[in-house]
Amino acid sequence: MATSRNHRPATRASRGIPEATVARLPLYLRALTALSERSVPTVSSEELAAAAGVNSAKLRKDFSYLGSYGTRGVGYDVEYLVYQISRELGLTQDWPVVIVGIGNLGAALANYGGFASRGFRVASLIDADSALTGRTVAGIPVEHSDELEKIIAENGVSIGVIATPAGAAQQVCDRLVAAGVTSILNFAPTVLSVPEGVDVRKVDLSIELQILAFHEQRKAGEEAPLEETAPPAAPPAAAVTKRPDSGPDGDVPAVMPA
Amino acid sequence: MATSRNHRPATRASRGIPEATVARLPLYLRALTALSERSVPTVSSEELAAAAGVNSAKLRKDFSYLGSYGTRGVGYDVEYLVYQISRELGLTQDWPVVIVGIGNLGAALANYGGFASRGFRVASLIDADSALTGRTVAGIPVEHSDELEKIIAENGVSIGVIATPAGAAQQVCDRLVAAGVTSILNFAPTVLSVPEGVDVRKVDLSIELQILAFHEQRKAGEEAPLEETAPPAAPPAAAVTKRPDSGPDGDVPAVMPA
DNA sequence: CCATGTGAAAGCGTTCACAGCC
DNA sequence: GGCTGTGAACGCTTTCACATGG
Repeated sequence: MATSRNHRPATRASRGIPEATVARLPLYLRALTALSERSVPTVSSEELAAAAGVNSAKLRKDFSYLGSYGTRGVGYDVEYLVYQISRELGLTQDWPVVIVGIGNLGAALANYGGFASRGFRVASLIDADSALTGRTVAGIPVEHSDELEKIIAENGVSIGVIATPAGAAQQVCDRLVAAGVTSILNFAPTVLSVPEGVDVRKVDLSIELQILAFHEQRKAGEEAPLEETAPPAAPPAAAVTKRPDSGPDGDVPAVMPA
Repeated sequence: MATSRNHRPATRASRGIPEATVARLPLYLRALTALSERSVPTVSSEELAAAAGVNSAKLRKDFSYLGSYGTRGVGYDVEYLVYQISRELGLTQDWPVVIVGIGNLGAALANYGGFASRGFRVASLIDADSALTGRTVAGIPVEHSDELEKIIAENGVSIGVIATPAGAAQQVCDRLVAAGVTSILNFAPTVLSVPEGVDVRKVDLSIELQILAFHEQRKAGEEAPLEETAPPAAPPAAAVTKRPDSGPDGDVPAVMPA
């Protein structure tokens, strides 16, 4: 999801296609591309759903927002669907992007083959460190961040990827937006604030791990008692009501009653 | 979201805490940690919500699932909340993780400071390329994938990160699971299939960009007519009904009426 | 008074189950 | 007969608005 208070009015997804569906279209597209490469002519919703890791009812519902592109009793024409979904996602256009921050992550992104094959063209790699300037990563020269505005203007870039350290992210974001970028993919662990009309999506490496840890804890906590590490910090003051179900124990020792 | 047909029964979130709330706890935790470092003693739901990029009603509702940890008329005690959320997420425990696939992305993950500071300890970096074996990345030695099972057993690893090319991902996943890993964070662009009881979360770099492109296209399409690149592929055969609203035009030229 | 905590209402997303069409 | 397309039911999530309590 987008990070800031802007984004679209939240209600009513773009062009009538629900946001949840949009988020799955790339998944379907990948599965379809694989089928296409194996020259499979048609798929049923059941098969395609399995390949994409969703259930078939959801897939059919998703496709129904795009139009009636299947054939009853038969399934979907693979090539045709590939085209329709690509078009819907805007991948039949060319999207020049810039990647700002060429550390390991920026380099990984530059090397990632999944971009080029989907209409994304890395117009430039940008870093503030002049030691990197002039080098090439994945065949693309790294340019200095002084050139940022120029690069964006000359290439008509509207999508920017931020892979800088957290401290630099907002500043980079501001410059990108001022230069005309209206969509930002943010890998820095910060909440970016952007003006109305600019979309921000966030990918946070550690958040995903934390969510896994939560579930992992539950699995373990169900049988093994397993003690916590440090004793708790100081609670605030008064009523610490803690919910009815006090889980697998491990609650704080209820300290300092005002 | 998790990728495979397994995961929990979907309905009824873990321990009564809704999944959507769990996904936001790391966000709150980060904002709270920042406040804590600035020695701020208390926050209101309004302030904290702004820092985390959500609205205050949502935040209060989220916290209400954890317990009544605030003080009416005052707000929340920062230190106390940090502890409560950490505990809820299981971050007061030590979580050894392995990262498999030490390319640019794996290296970026190994270098990512956000892990260590949140209870995650990279027990080992694993790669199939013996040329890497023995080197260290972020101070952690890279070990050969032959050792995978041994490493997992010896370190009690239950969380694995897959940063290999797509082709190797399922195989690596199978070995991780067989060795006892029950939570997997997958960066490879593949749908992993895992047995019941194993959680998979996916981070897909190109999917995020594609979602941005979708919205970007809409912004542009609203005013500029803007022509598409290639003419469409062959449609299937019969009824191509296309929905009532035919968007900003740009539909396929309605070909080949059987 | 002020900000939390929470029922109740509204909005989305998913699933069901079957009508419709090939 | 088989598979798509879709209304209707259901459940989860968000938002509202206010009672509650420091």
